[in-house]
Amino acid sequence: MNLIEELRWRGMIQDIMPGTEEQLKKEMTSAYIGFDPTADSLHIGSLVPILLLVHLQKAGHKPYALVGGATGMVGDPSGKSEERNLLSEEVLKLNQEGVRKQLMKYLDFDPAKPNAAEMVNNYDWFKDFTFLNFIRDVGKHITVNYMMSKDSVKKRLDGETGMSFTEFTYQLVQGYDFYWLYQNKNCKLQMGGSDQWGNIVTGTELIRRKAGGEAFAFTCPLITKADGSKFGKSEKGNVWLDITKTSAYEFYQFWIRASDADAEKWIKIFTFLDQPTVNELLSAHAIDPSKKVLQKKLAEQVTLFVHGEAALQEALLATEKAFTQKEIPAEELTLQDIEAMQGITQLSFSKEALLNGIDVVSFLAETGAFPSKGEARKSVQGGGVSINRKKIQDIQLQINNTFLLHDTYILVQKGKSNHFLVKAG
RNA sequence: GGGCAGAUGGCCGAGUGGCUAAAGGCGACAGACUGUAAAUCUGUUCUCUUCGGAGUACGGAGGUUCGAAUCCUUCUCUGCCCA
Repeated sequence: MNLIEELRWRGMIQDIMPGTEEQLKKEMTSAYIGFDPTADSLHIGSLVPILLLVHLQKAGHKPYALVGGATGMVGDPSGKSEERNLLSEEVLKLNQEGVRKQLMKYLDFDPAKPNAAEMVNNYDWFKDFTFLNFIRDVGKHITVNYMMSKDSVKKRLDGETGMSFTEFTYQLVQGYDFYWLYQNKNCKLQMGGSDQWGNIVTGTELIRRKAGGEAFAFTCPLITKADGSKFGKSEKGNVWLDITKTSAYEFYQFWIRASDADAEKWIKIFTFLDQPTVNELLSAHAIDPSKKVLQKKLAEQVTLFVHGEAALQEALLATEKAFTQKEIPAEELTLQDIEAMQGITQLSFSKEALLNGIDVVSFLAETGAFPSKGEARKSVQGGGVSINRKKIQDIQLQINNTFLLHDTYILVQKGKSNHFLVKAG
């Protein structure tokens, strides 16, 4: 199965330019995807582009990861009223380094290989490019009419917010990236999310008009959730690829909570399982969805890919202790059981304060499980808090050292799936 | 430069002098049901709180008034039209 066929059955192709498949069959092809260095870590939203590059490399082609140092400096002004994240050069450098380190884990950068992955930064070719040169050398080739016909532009033109010149120019800037890579790195293919299609096509157009060359592209559908909510967020916010930002346990939990509809699509996109295996899983899941075979496999595979075997085991163990064995009364948990819950949020509290006893509400607020007493109180009153696996009914409840498991820990649950481990010391 | 319209809570959007911490929707969080699913129903959703309240808030600043998101002045920003 060639790359395009592979990606197609996985549901990872939205738009594709004619001739792309032939080009990939013809020769080892260099292709690139852009990443925005808006943070020092990538999050799971970037997992799809990463996977595209990995698939590409597996198929024997050469991946380029472009870090948007230049575009990151301009910032994407489309988010209205948001403070424009004009990142300083310093922060940008830091972020690029973080992103680079992560990409190293997933792609093969070994320069001995002909299709070794490479990283480039568009700041390198934009920093000395003057405005005047840009409009003469690049702007000249693309008509405003052409740029205005893009959906993204039309939408903004019809909308209420209007659009700044910077935003309008964006597709040209990005298009030039493609042109530059085409000229300097023989890069003939660009991939990306389907929202990038317009920008990508501008790039191929620029290559055609300015260099008389032919370039290709395809895009991947944007990952959505069946219920329409935003992909990639958990209760705690972004799900990062950096294990110090999102623990292996939390990462695993994100996937295990996928709805059936989402899991069916995601198993193809986010894992490397082959078609027969996936089909087996799908039918097994259809027979008894309550076993959640899909979600389990998905969580397992993605955690393994992103964090490795050891982290996966840790996540599995913590999940087992926190969920599978949730019928076991907290008092019967061994010290090992409790300490196996690595990755769930750990909080600490003064042991002395417990000797005197403290009311639940203050306890919950002071440990940090809740941001304020008011919120803790509301949640307790709404029946949303459990301590040592017993739901709190009484708002007056005093917490004291008799609550300590093994003289050290108190288990706090906020809702069904948010676990905290409070350590007294 | 001239004219018009507009700026409300995370978002959308009602509200034109007191009954407004501000309808409704979306989103988010929690409860019930369940499979750590979906759908549905219920509650919460500015901050703090000794749960009695208190403090901030309707683009910014000033003013009128006993009292302003609502009226006036001015500034800023946005969109549209004319030059």
